[in-house]
Amino acid sequence: MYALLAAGPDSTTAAVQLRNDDGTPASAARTVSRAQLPQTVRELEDAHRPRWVWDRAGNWYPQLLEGSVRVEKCHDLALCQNLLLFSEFAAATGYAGQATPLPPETMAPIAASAPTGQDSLFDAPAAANAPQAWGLDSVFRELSAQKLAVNSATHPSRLTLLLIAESAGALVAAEMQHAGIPWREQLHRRLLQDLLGPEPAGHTRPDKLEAMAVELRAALNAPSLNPDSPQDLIKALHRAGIDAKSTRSWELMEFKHPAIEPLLAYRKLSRLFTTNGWNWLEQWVHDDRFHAEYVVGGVVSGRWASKGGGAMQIPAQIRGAAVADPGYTFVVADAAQLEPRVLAALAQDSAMAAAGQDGAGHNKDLYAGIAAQGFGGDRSMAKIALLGAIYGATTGESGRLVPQLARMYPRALNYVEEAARAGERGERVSTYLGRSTPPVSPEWLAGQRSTTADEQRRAEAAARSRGRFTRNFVVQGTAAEWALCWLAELRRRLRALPGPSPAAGAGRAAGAEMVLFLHDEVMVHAPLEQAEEVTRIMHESSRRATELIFGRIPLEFPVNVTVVQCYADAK
DNA sequence: TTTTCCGGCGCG
DNA sequence: AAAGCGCGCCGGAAAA
Repeated sequence: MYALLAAGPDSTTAAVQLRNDDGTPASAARTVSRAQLPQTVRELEDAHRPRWVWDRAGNWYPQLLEGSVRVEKCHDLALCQNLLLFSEFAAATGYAGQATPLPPETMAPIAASAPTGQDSLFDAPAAANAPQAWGLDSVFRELSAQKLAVNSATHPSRLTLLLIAESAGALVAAEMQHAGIPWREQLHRRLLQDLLGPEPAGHTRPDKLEAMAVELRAALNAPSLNPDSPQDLIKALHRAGIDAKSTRSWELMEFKHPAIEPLLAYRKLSRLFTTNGWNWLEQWVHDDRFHAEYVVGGVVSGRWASKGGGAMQIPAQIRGAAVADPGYTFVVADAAQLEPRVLAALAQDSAMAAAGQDGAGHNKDLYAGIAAQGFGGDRSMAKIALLGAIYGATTGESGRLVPQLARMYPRALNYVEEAARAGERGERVSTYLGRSTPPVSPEWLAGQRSTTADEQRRAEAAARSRGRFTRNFVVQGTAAEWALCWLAELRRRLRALPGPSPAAGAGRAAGAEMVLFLHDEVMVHAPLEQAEEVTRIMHESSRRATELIFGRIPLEFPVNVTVVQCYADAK
């Protein structure tokens, strides 16, 4: 059963209609006011558990969540359209000519972050192409076109799974955004006070940061140095006899000079102050919750991105401020060596798979397994080699170790090599479930036909660069699909847990809910008594995700789970 | 003045 | 040890 949802005749109303799986109407279209919508959705959800079909989850779901209404499943037309327009699996279906341009995002961002020029530039073309009214008929037409495309694609079942998982991701993202990460403002302030000193007034540096700047100026004998200016800094470094090409910290660490230590210390503190200091707290944390904003499929590979507050770059330094509510705990899980395992599965490399399983068919540390098979037991060496193979390293330690890996696992290495060669030729590559790279630009292709020696060198560099991108894309993208399926399965199981019991007392607003997702890591905020059950669910969902994508294979995708009160204690 | 780019660094 | 993928955010520098 589908429930189609679209804007009504005017912006204060919404239109809803039930459709059977074959597309025939199961109810008349009704128009309800926006204020009434949550109640209407709740009733339909309870009665039919339909798959909600909407232009994009972000235009509807946050409002429903505000009204305490959750839905089980949806079909996000915008996300699915984006997948189908690019997917090689659907390239021959003629979908591109059938797709209906979607309406723009209409919801205001969660926090009052100033809209940037980038946003308006990004939204403008979509708004210009979108029809004035995106009503139920548009929703139905687009859904039908997408279903047709999937059914006539080269791998219908894979693409179906991908669209379902991506849509589930849209629900998870909105729900996590709604819940927010438990974030203790007072703890964060104490942390800042300890590291930086008291909150500075106006636009001055905090005491300890300024002290570090003073020390640095003295060490460099540069009284007027602005340590935030790279140009200023590199000049001062040269004058002090430090012959660095850049001011990157790993390069500076090579030099022995009394200025290096204060400089690195300044950098570290400065970053904390500017990125996750008092201003950040003010802007993003309210009522002890950090409301992250996720962008599903925001990365070409299908990974999520985030905007505002840097939800996916929370530094270890401040994770101590993320503490579970009283009576609650965090259950934090991360997939162990996800990308290498994905590579082994993609390439069906049984030797590499065997390195990740013990004799009894149980998982073990993949890097350690590979190290035992060919790197004299040196785990870090095996890790560097494997990551180098996935990223396309050619020089350095990583580049030197890759050939050894290629001898051990020709199938796996061949798989990423093929992807790289295809990318260099300007071809597109796809993940296992059918997310494809964007086509190369005409300029890129034209560049490849250069004639002069200089142009040719640049073209070759561009080709190699694209090869590294496509090489990594197949692995990173399929890993993102695994994570998406894991999330979807987690969500399904968490929803089945008993909710907060009224007897538990005041302040118990929520049951177990996901509050953070970080590519291969997920954090659930759960009532203490459900910690064990949630832990079990983490493992179970991982097994199910693997089976959904790859079927039954002789390789597991284990997750490490920790139950902690504070995010800083995870791992 | 405003907008865009870039270096540097946080995360995976 | 430091070069090899994908991002977002910040401040300063360059471009408009």
